[in-house]
Amino acid sequence: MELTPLGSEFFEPSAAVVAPLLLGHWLVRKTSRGWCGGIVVETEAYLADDPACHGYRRETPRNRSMFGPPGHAYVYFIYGNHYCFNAVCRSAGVAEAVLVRALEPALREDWMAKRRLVGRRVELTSGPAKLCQALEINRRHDGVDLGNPKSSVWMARNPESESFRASRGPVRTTTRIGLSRAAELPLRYYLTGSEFVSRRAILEQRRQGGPEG
DNA sequence: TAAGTGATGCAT
DNA sequence: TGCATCACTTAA
Repeated sequence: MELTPLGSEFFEPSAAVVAPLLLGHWLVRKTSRGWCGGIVVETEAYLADDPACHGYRRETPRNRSMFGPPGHAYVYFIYGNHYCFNAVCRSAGVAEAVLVRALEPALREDWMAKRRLVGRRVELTSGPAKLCQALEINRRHDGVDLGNPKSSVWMARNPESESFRASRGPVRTTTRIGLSRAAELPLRYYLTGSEFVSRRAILEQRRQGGPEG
């Protein structure tokens, strides 16, 4: 299957627009040993006027790439252990991004399993820090161009995204996870039919109710 | 349910 | 400086 990158124009709109559109497309990691990747099944949007967004207050060394051009990576380190991967949206100077929260392993799942010492397939990439560990994404990837297939990390248009989404749909829109500020905004999106969404999403689906159960 | 882990941000 | 907070994961 031929994969073409998602250009910067894809990431130019608000993160609230881009986040649901990203479902069904590819996150690709190029290593010295070859390519590894998965298909996005859960995202969250962080907006310029959103108190939960890392770029809400001002530009710092940590969040600098959020203020850069669209279609680049923003990777941050959190809780002393973990990395999270975001795709930057909006023009340079406007800090918005889409957090990729879960993937379906699709390419070289065996490599992901070597980095993730877990028993079950669904634990490979069903969380924002899990997928970074599985794909070996870290602070070194902060700021890389996601629209260039030569980048160590990039994002690809899935020519089969429509059928993928149809088979995993519908998309559910609900509140984001782990926030104390702006926790009520409905800016998380996931494919309800995917077994690779985050643990929280699985529980929501099992209850078939709201985020509070 | 809580510990672990370290950078960040805001109050001294 | 100090201390609370934090877009998480794992082991109970």
